Amino acid sequence: MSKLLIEKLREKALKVTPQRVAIYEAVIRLNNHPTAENIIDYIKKNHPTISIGTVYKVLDSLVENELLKKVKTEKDIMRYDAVLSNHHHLYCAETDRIEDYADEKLNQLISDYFKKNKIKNFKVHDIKLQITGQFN
Amino acid sequence: MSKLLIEKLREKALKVTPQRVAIYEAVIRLNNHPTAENIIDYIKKNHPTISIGTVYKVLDSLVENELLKKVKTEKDIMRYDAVLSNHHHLYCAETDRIEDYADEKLNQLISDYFKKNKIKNFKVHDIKLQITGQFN
DNA sequence: TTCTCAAAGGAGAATAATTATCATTGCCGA
DNA sequence: TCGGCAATGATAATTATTCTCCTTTGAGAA
Repeated sequence: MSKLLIEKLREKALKVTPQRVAIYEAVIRLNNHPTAENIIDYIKKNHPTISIGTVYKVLDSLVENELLKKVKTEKDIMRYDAVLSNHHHLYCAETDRIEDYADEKLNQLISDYFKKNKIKNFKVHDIKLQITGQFN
Repeated sequence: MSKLLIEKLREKALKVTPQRVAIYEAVIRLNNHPTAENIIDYIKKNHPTISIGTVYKVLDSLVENELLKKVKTEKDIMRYDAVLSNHHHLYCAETDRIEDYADEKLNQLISDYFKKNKIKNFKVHDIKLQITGQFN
C-alpha cells in the first residue's frame, strides 16, 4: 500500500519511519480530504504516542515531496489529499464535504482553450476548478 | 466611491459607520486581495484607533452582505476581494501575488460544458478557476 | 434638535491551528 | 553492530482569528 511512499522517500534519501508510513496511509484511508486533526485522531488508535508536531511536519514534507496535496478551503484549516492525478473538487456549500471530480474531457477542453488563448505575462502551470454547490 | 456600500448597508438596515466605510475602501484601494493584516495596516494611517476585532467583524459582515468576497489561498490566511463580478484568479507560485482573471468566453465555454454534462448528485452553484503559474 | 437604545466598536483575553525549539530516539549506510 | 544525523516527541511560542464585555454612536422617534 505504501510502496510509492517508500520508493519516493528512498529516492530523496529521506528516512522511512513508521510515523511517515502511518500518516501517509491515514490520508489514503480517510480519503475524504482529512484535516490534520482528522489524521491525528485516526493515527492515535495505532500510534498513541505520536506527536502533533510530527504530524504537521510529516504532512508538510509529504506535500513537498509530492506524495500529498493541500486542498484549499473556505475555512482557515488545511486539508490533505492523497489523490495525485489531476482532478477538481466539489465543495458542498452546506456541509464541509469535499469530493474529487475527475473529468478528462473537461481538462482537455480547458487546456485546448488556453492553448489558443494565452494569458499575457503569465505562464500557466496548473488549472483547478473549485466547483461549489450542493450534494443531493 | 462607497455609494454601493452605503446603499447596501441602508438596504439591510445596517449602520453606516466610518469603520465600515474605511474598511470597504481599503479593500478597494489595496486592490490586490489584501489580508486582514494588510487592511489593518492601511487603515491605521487614517484611523489609528481602530480595533483589530472590528476589522475582522466588519470584513465578515461585508462578505455576508455580498460586498466583498473571500479568496482561498495555499496558506491559511484569508484574503479579500472587492471585485464582485464573476472572475477567476491567477496565483503566482513564487510570490503571493493574486490577480483577477475575467474571461467571458471561458465562462461561457465552461457553463455550456456543464449544461451538457451534469455532475450526478450535485447541483452546481458556482465554478471558479484557480490558475497557478508564474508572472513574467 | 435631542433622546433613546440596539447595533457597532474598542481593548484585550481566549482559542485554535500551526510552527518552533530542543533534547532524545532510531533509521540506515559503513 | 555502530555512529551520525535526520526525525520524533513534548511542549512552548506564534499567528490568525474569535470572543467577551463594557463603552460609544448612528439613526429613527419624539
